[in-house]
Amino acid sequence: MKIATWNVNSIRQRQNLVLDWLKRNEPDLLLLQEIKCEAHQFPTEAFEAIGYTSHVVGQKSYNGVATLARAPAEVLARKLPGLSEEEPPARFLEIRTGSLTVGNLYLPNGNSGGPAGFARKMEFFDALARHAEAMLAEGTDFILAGDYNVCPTDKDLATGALPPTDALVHPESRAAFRRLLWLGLTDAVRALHPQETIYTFWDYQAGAFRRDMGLRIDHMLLSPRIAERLLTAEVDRDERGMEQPSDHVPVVITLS
DNA sequence: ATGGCTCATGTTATGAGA
Repeated sequence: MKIATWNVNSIRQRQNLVLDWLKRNEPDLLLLQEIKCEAHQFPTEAFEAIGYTSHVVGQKSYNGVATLARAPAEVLARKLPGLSEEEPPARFLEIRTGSLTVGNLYLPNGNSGGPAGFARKMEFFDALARHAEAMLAEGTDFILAGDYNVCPTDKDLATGALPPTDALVHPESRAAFRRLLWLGLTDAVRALHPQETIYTFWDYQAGAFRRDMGLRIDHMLLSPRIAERLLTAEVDRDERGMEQPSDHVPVVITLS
């Protein structure tokens, strides 16, 4: 089984790139973040034509997540359980396919909106951890994947790529990510590549990709029984060199 | 030099992204 996650920074700008990538890689599931459109604007038919059903949580202008699946899937949640907001932004979608539950998430960046903006990032993390605890308690096999907007350690960003005060490297952000690891979840890429320099994002500005000034902020976290099935975990770095690319690249795992 | 780029928006500037 092959599962991928990709922050595409507007699906309407990236539709052909994503279609080409799907044809070449043929994952069973593709989790998209930052689709930046409402559900009715999502190119459902184009993906259906190559065998993928789209499950979409969208909103105008910002955010938005979608999960594409080749096999039948049931939508379990369209927002993160436990978040207090009445009209939450489109940042979470959970589906189940077979016996596997897959949460697709786009965590708030946390740099904008002042202290309140950073607090929303922490609230999202807290709700995510409690959701993971609940699923572990009931023995669910799951993956929580997407754009976490956290560089977990200093190894996960190029020197000087971010100011030390940035929300992506803030000690509270990193502690919140570690809390998920201490619950027993496995960071798939790090589990198989503990020492490598690996990035999933390069800014559009200042020749960041050319200079390899990247960040590793897109992650796939696996529950224990899924981690035992982990065969490969790779980042498709080449996708950043395409014409009009997203600033993020796909992260891909395979399971036995 | 907290932005050098890219995105969406009834736009011709602004906010968000990370």
